[in-house]
Amino acid sequence: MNETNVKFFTTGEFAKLCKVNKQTLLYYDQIGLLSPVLKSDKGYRYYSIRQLELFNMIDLLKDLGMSLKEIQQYMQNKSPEAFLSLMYTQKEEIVKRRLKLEMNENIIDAKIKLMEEASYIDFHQITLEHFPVAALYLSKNIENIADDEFVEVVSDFIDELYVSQLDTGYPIGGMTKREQVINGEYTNYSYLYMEQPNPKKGYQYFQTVKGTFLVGYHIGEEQTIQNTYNKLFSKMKQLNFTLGEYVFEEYIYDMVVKNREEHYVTKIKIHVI
Amino acid sequence: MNETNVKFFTTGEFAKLCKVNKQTLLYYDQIGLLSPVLKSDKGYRYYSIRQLELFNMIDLLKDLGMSLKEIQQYMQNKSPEAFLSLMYTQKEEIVKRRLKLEMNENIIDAKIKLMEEASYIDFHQITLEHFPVAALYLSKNIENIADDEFVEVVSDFIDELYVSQLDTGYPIGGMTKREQVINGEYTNYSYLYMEQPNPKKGYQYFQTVKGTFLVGYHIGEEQTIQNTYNKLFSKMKQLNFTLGEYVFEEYIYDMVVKNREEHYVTKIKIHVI
DNA sequence: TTTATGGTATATAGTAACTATATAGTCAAG
DNA sequence: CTTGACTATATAGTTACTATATACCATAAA
Repeated sequence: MNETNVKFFTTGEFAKLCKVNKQTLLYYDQIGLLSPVLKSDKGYRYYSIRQLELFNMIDLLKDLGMSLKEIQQYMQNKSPEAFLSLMYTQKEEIVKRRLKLEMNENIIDAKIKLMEEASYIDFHQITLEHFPVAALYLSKNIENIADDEFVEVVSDFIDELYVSQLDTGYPIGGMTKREQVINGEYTNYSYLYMEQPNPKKGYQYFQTVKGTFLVGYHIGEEQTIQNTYNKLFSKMKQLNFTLGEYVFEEYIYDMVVKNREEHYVTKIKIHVI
Repeated sequence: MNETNVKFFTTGEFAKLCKVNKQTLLYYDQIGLLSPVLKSDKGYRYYSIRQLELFNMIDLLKDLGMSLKEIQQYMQNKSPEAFLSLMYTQKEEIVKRRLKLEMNENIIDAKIKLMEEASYIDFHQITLEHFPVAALYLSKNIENIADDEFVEVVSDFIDELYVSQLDTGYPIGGMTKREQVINGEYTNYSYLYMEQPNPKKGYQYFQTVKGTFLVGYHIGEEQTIQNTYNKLFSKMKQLNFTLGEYVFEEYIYDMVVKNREEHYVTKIKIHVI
């Protein structure tokens, strides 16, 4: 134990403790956010271990989105009361962030699941599948909608997904009514939707019917989807089925995973009876 | 439904959908990260709703710490396989972040609890208190240590707290053995420690004895702590107690909440028998 | 048809929070 | 007394925006 009783760290040592670049500490000293307790006559900086706790607090606040300026403002008016009120607001912030992170984790899980499933699919096969009910969060009706109204509706829909945290990572799908399909207006969707595998309570969802669906895949641009629909309908007749209430379209491979539109894949699910 | 079948968003509309500044989209176009599907002869940009899903993915990856350059590199070599492997690594990243966030939340909760408790304390009162056992994560022994060794030990200690996620938000305390205290070497600590209110399994902790402690508070710089110790010892004798095995020192108010060293408060807990 | 209003464009400069580089001084060990 | 590893200041560069200035375009009302 030496006489001074206090032990100091050089900038390099302290940077290691803080797990940051030495320059960052110089920068913090420069802007007056965190200056060493001691500076030798040669200009050497010396930090104390207590300053590590200060650095850690600065780092935590920074992580939670506060700017160095805001942190500095707090530091200039420090008090136990100010600290407590800061902690209360940061507690709220951290809860918000946790919820967002949890949502993002769910989204990634969903993307993984969907992409893994996709890898087992033969896109040239048309199959009959039985689906259980599913909850879809719907946009407003967009049948025969004008361009500017479409922009409006989509904005609202995306906004609702955002504020209500209903983005599940599933693709935005298009749902077309029987009438439109019969008229060959395959992309005159009635609604956009996003599937909700674990529907949150307190919101209204469209419940898809439990039943038989004819499932096929369209490879390429949306313009040529007619061909795939034709194939599906002839298959449907061949199997002695008739068109049900709705047709569902979802991207399986889109611009997130493919460079060229010719390689996009759209899943088409036709409800049949 | 108009003939083109595809609806577009202007830069402003799309920016709103993406919840970003319009300039950000121009910037992304400039660096070639996300360009509009269509550009009119007058230079007007038009985005499609499918590009929103691309933007959202970019945004998510950015949130998880990827640089725009890294994201762009992925985008240039897109494929379902590349996407899946990206998602796997991002899943790991998000788990890491969740753990860190949860730790930070615990730290903030601890800070709030400690600061609220502190606000009810009369720092001029010396009290006898009964404490249950508590788990302390200890540094290596630092009795009579030299300056450079101290730096080493502290580095290791801080590093262990970091890698083992044992930072609980409690202050770093100093624990002094009976012998040192008797010699008046109050700050010749034997160990540094951090209390673990919910000790993680798989690590070694020091268990404090359950028993009676004389508790007092030192206001001001560490240099003058002698005075407070003297008061505590005379009180101890007055109450017919003798010094136990260890004395514990913890900052209650430090440079995180007070500007001037004269206002720092150190809690002193003397084990007595 | 004109004009007002609000949108779009490019180009450029500024910002936050580092981060790197160049040059020079300092310290401690052998 | 030198060597190698450190420290310092000063300055420029980086990332991902963000703001500003200036000019062009589009639609709707007067």
